[in-house]
Amino acid sequence: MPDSSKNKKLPTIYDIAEEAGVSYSTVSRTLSGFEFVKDSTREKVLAAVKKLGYVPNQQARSLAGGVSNLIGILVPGLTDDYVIQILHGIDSAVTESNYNVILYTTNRRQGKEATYAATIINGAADGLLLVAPIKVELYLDALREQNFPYVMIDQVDLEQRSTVVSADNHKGAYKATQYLIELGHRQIGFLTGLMQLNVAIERLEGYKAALADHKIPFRDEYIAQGDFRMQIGYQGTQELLALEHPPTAIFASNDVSALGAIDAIREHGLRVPDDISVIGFDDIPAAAVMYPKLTTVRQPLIQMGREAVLELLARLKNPDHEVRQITLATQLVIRDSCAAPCK
Amino acid sequence: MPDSSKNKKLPTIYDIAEEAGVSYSTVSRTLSGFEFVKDSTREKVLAAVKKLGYVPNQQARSLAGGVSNLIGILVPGLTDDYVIQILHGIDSAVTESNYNVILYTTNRRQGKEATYAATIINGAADGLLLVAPIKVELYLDALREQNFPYVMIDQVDLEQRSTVVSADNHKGAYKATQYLIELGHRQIGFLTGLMQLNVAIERLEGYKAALADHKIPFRDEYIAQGDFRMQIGYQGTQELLALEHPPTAIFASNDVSALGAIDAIREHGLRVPDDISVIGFDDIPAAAVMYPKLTTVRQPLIQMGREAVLELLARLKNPDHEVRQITLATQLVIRDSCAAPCK
DNA sequence: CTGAAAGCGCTTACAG
DNA sequence: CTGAAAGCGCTTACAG
Repeated sequence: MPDSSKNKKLPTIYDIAEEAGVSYSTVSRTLSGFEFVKDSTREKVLAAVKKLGYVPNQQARSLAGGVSNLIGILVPGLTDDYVIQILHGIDSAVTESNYNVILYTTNRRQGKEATYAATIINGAADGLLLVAPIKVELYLDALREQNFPYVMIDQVDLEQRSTVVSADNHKGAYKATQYLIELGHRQIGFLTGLMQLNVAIERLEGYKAALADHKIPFRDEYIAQGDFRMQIGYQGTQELLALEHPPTAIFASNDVSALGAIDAIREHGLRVPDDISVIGFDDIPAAAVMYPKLTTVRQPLIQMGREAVLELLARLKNPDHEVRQITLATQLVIRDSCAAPCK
Repeated sequence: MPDSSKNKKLPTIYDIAEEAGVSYSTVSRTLSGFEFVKDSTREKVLAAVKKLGYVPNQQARSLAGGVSNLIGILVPGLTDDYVIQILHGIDSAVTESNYNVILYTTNRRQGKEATYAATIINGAADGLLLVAPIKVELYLDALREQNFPYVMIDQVDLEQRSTVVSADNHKGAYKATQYLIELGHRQIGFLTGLMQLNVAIERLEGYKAALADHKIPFRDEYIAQGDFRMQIGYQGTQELLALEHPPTAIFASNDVSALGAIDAIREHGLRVPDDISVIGFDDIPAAAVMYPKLTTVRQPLIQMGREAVLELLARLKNPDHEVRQITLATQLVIRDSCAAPCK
């Protein structure tokens, strides 16, 4: 009668040592790629490894060697395609390295960010990737005190003390607004992102700058508070449409909230782009297949993820690798959701 | 001059013990929730923890205690929304537990599955979630030999020896085919999934069964080989369209390949659904916002992820938790991509 | 309720 | 090139 709770013991380096007739130190050296091992010894060890089906215990390796070969990733959640695209870029670059990934989703619970960061600093991973973090200030000092390798993605470090990979939000927002102006729009609503984030602020600034450059007065009532989520985009748009002089175009701070905006517009019996134009930001995959296809500002999300990994890997290899701010270009992608204002 | 490579030492239980004036064993007991600790002692320890900002080292905990509080997740990749939805479900359930997630993407490199599985078994995680794995047979024995807790998602275990959470593929495919038949279609093309996977086989069987029940002869030339990816869906559809009597409707084994099918159809100057109907499988988020909105068979992907976590958690708590096959219902979602055949 | 000891499976100076 | 020893930061019987 087999005892289901008793598992066959997994082989350790001691078992390998015995099988190969060498000391466990030698096994360890061979397996960790140490160079000064006699070929014949190496072969004996490798044969024993194969025979016993030995696989190293990562936790023990990590504890003894101080290296986990794990990269921690902190993401706000898995619901936004925006995050997924970045993750995809991260994954593709990590796959090419010999690191693995430990994933923490904060689901916007800001307290969790700091908790997870602390765990990671305490040995759970060798480095940390922060995707659009909200409460960085809560643990940035801890990261720096430990000289812990980390890279932020889609954030703005005003003090320039962190390596940050982001897109040119200001210019992107400027181009989007300018495009609407060139189509003839003068009443342009703006749906903000989560204004705790600098990227959201930068997009608003880009919008303002474009208005100013074209001598269009900034109107406070055309600014609707959003938070990058669809539902709030929907609500904000409702407010804009309820205005006495509703805007003829709406610039949403990201594609997901543009989706919410379009919903709200349709619910009012209006059509996109015939009655109201909508422009987004991000260029998530859905933007190209939805109806109408969304005109938007493309952020190179996958590339941002990749670049961030490359920077982190460089830091991991060389702790003195310079801190830098990488800003990737954004690009206006014109599709079908914008038109000249009617009448 | 600060040495950037020398980090301040992180506090350990020994530091806490000293600060609190107790033994390190007591610190360990207090922190791991051991019940027989005097209240006053507990308070002293907790105060010291707070004062020194102590955070336990997970690797050490895992090595000593044999429990990592990590769940390993093996996914084919991060490009398919299908996988993302499942991951989302997994994440939402894991978040409610005190486990964290270590994520491995195989990117369809089948050898990696076994390697990752071996690492996980060797202490990297306490349990394993397999999302649509391809080469399970390579490591299933190892998992079972160790009595290692695992759950498969969207797989079919013909031997019924694994806990599996999946959707009713056969019935779903049957309903989709039946729907096309009821619209009047008789020439129905079928774009297969990756036929190494039982779920792909089941969908084909459902299609065949529906044809048979409606006395429509099965035609081999109407079956195009796919692999669940857009590009191959596109190619397969090209083949179907090149037939002397091309089908009037195409049933794609998943939404992503339906996207490829629609591309191919448009390239032939034909329209969906006016000239050819297309139906998918999965109901990924894009299906509802694309144009035309995709008629498809919904799999409860998020729920599948959640259920799998719940089962795994149950196994983790009780190693003798019964192995079972959970099959969730699929649902036909009628949108705009199917119509009666023209003429 | 609490301490001292052994051990988890490795890595890495230290000798030789 | 290789062995013996110490140690990584914890947990968990074993005593008391």
